[in-house]
Amino acid sequence: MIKVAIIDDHKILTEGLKGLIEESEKAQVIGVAHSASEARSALGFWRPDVILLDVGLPDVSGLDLCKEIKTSFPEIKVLALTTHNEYSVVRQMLENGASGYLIKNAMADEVMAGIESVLAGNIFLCHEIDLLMKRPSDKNIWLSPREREMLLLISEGYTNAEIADKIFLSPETIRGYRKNLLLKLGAKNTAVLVKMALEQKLI
Amino acid sequence: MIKVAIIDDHKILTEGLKGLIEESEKAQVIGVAHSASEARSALGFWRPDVILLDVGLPDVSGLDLCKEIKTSFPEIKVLALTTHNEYSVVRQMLENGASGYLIKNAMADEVMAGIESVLAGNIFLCHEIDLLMKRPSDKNIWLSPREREMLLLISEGYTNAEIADKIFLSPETIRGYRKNLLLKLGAKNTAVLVKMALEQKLI
DNA sequence: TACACATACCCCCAAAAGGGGGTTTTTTAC
DNA sequence: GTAAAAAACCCCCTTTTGGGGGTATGTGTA
Repeated sequence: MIKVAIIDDHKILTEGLKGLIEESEKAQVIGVAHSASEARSALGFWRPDVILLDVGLPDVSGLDLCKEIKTSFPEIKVLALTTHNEYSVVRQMLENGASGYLIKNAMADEVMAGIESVLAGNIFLCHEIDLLMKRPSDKNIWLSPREREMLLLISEGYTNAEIADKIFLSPETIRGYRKNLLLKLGAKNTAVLVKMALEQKLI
Repeated sequence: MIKVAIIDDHKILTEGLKGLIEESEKAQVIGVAHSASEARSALGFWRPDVILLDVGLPDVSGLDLCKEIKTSFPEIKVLALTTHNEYSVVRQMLENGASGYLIKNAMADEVMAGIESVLAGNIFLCHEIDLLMKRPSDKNIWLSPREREMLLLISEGYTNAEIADKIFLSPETIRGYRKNLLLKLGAKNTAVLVKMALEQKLI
C-alpha cells in the first residue's frame, strides 16, 4: 500500500480527496495536515511515500515548504495540488523539488495516476499544466532568484538607491535589473511591472 | 414559497446550496445560472424573489451584473455570495443595489436568514462582513468612481499626460488625483499604489 | 570550448513622478 | 440651506525613473 499524506487547509477538499484515494485500494491516507506547522511536526512519524501539497497554505508558502521537506526527507515524493495555473508557480514548485503538479479541477483519476507516476520516478503534470508548460507563450516568464528579489523590493516601493543600500549593491546595478525586468515582462513602466508581477504570481 | 435563483459558476457549491435552501421548506431554487449571460437570458421568465449572486463570474463582474439586474428588475432582491472579504468589494456591491452580503464560509444558517431578511426589506450582512464594515480600519478604503478609474489607468501604465488626453482633462488634474490616491492609500509611490489596489481589489 | 545566462557595474540625458503649496465649481447628503 | 465630498484646475522645484548606449566576470552546459 502506498502511504499518502495531504497538506491542504481546505477541509472540504481533503475529505473528498481522502475518500477518492482510499477507494482505489492502492493507497491509504496516513495523515492530513491543515497548515505547514502541523505538517512539520507530523511528517517525521507519518513517513509517507507521497505528499499532496497545496501552495496556498495559511502559514507559509507551499513553495518553501516543499523545499524544506525535500531537504529533511529527500526520499518523499512531493506532488503539488493547487488552484494556481501560473507558469511561474509550477516551475518554482518543480525547481523546489516537487515531482508533479495537479490543479484542483483536474480529473479525479489524475490524482491516482499522479501518485503512482511520481513513485515510479517520473515527473507528473496533469493535462492542463502539461499543455501550459509546453506552449511557448510570452506569459511563460521565468525570472532568476535575484530578479524575483528585485521585483519584490520594487513592488514594496523601494527606490533604486534604497534597494542598493539594503542589499549592498551599486544603484546602477539595481537600475540594470529594473530595466531588464521591464524588458523581460514587456512592461511600459513600474506600474505595469508590479501589476504583471502580481497577476502572474512572480512574487 | 420564496423563489430563489442562484448565479455562480462553482457547480459543487450551487448543488450543495440548492439542497440547503430546499431543506428549509421556506424557499425553492427555481433556477441556477453558471454565468452572467446565462443569467441574463433566464431571469426574465424565472422571476425570482431573491438572487444569490457570486462576484467572480467567468464572463462579467458580479458587481456590474448586480447593477444591471437592479435596473431591469428593481423588485428582485440581490444577495451577494462570494469568497471576497474586502471592504471595497462589499461596499461597491451594496452601492450597486445588493441587499445583502454573505461570504462562502459563513454559517449555513446565515443563507436562509439572509434570504428572509432581505425579503423583509432589510440589509443583511453575514457576521464576519458585519464586523468588517463596522470596524474602523485604515484598510477600509473607499474611492469615488473617478478615483477608481484613475487607479485603473495608472495600473495600466498610462502617464498623467496620456490619461489627460484619454479622458479630456488637464494633466494637472490627473496629477492631483494621483497625489490624492497616494495620500488616501498611504502609498509611498506608484509601485505600492498598484500593489495595494490589486490586493484590496480596488480596481 | 564556445555560448548562454546571471550577476554586477558605468555614463549621458530626457521624461515622469512626487512633495509642497494653492483655487473653484458642482453634486450629493443631511 | 448648508456642509461635505467629488471633480477639476494651477505653479514651483526636486527626485526618481526610463531609454539609449556600454563593460566585465563567473557558472553551467551543450
